[in-house]
Amino acid sequence: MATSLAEENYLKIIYRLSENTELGVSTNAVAELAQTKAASVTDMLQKLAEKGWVIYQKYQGVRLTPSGQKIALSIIRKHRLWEVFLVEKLGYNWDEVHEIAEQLEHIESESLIQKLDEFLDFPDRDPHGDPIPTRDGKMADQIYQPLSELKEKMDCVLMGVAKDSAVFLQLLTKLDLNLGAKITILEINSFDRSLQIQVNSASPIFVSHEVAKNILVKA
Amino acid sequence: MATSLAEENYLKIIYRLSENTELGVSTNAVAELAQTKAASVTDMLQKLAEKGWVIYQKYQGVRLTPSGQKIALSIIRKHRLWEVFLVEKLGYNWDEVHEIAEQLEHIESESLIQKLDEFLDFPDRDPHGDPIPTRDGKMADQIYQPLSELKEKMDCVLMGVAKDSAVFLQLLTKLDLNLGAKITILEINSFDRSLQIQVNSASPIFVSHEVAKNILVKA
DNA sequence: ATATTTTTTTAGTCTTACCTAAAAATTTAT
DNA sequence: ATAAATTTTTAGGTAAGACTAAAAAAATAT
Repeated sequence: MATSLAEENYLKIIYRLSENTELGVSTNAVAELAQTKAASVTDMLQKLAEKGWVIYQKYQGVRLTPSGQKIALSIIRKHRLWEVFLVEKLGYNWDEVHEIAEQLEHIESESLIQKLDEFLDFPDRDPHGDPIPTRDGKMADQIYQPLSELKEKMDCVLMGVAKDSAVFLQLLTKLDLNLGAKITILEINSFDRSLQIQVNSASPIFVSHEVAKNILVKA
Repeated sequence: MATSLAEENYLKIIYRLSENTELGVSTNAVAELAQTKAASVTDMLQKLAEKGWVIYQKYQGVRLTPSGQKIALSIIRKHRLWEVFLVEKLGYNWDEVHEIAEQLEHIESESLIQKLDEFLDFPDRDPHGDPIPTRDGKMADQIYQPLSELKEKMDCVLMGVAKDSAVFLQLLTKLDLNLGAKITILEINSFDRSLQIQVNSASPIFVSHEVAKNILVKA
């Protein structure tokens, strides 16, 4: 069955919100990410349920069916492959590609994605370190952990980010915190959980707990 | 002012229909290309006129204003650049790219098109030999002439096509009539104006007048 | 010059995806 | 356990872009 642009965006949002929890996703949570009103979300959830892409019961939140999940994963696959293209082939920075990929992810063509995948040499991570779902809808786990979970004196390598807003990524870039950066935790401030770290053996810098939470590293 | 997908497609169609004639474009002609009904076209023409992109007077047909033409040319530019990408970088054949480019042409990002143009090394023709409008909205003339206008015994090179439907392009490919093919006109049949031609010095073949009309060559 | 045919427009609906305001259900606080 | 606050749903509307049927204008034929 054909999916409209709006439907695809809803399925993608529901997928994202389902990643953390086993429970149903709330109407309000969807509304916030969709930048729309709760009433509109209720409308759409009913339509998605009729089409068999979500399980929806009034007041009980929503969860994806296998077919809904398959659609969501295919959108995410397209989004992430296009991001690789934009960065690797067109020379964009990692903070510039999200919005363009939001448009490109809705282009409909099986063969296009196959050829793009091949052209990019079958990448398995996007420029933010996120895994790219396979053609048959399997996505590797996020195997990296937030920098905020490490202890003092530990070394690690920056492998990804948990948030891809432009302002956040621009901050990281300014701090020389790019993919592959070597990080040493010098000290964790117990008062506000901010960290003093060393990036690629340069002079120490401070990052807030909020920032550290969104930096994914391999110990 | 922002343009919707539907508006962009109408402007593109009106541009195409204006290329041949100085007069206004008829409602029915637009309806046919837009694969919609005349009543829907009338609706849309009124909206486009309000936005200042076309001059429209009841029963008098429609023509593009400079701003409407600028939008149309930017869509055509995007369409043709994406076609070059699909053929040159992803390995598509020239008969497979039209529909995908119809989707890609609506992606909105100035920087994307600039970077794509650069990545493709600033092509000035698409895979069908059509000129690609420049960034500032100038399009080179179609400098090639239909094969059907040449005389017997003349030699020429295939530089483009005047029609990019998949069936037509597949026929050409089967006859080895690709971009750059060397053609010699052996004989023109005065009864039905069909031609006997030689392609790249192979054994002679016949092509109809209809086919010859849509093959563009450099003498 | 008038009648017929064709083209175009108007009028009234439909669907999608959104909205606001009000009602109902659920959750939280006392 | 009940009251208050919050969340969610329903009801009723709007705009874009399509549709059909009927009316009006223009073009063609007699």
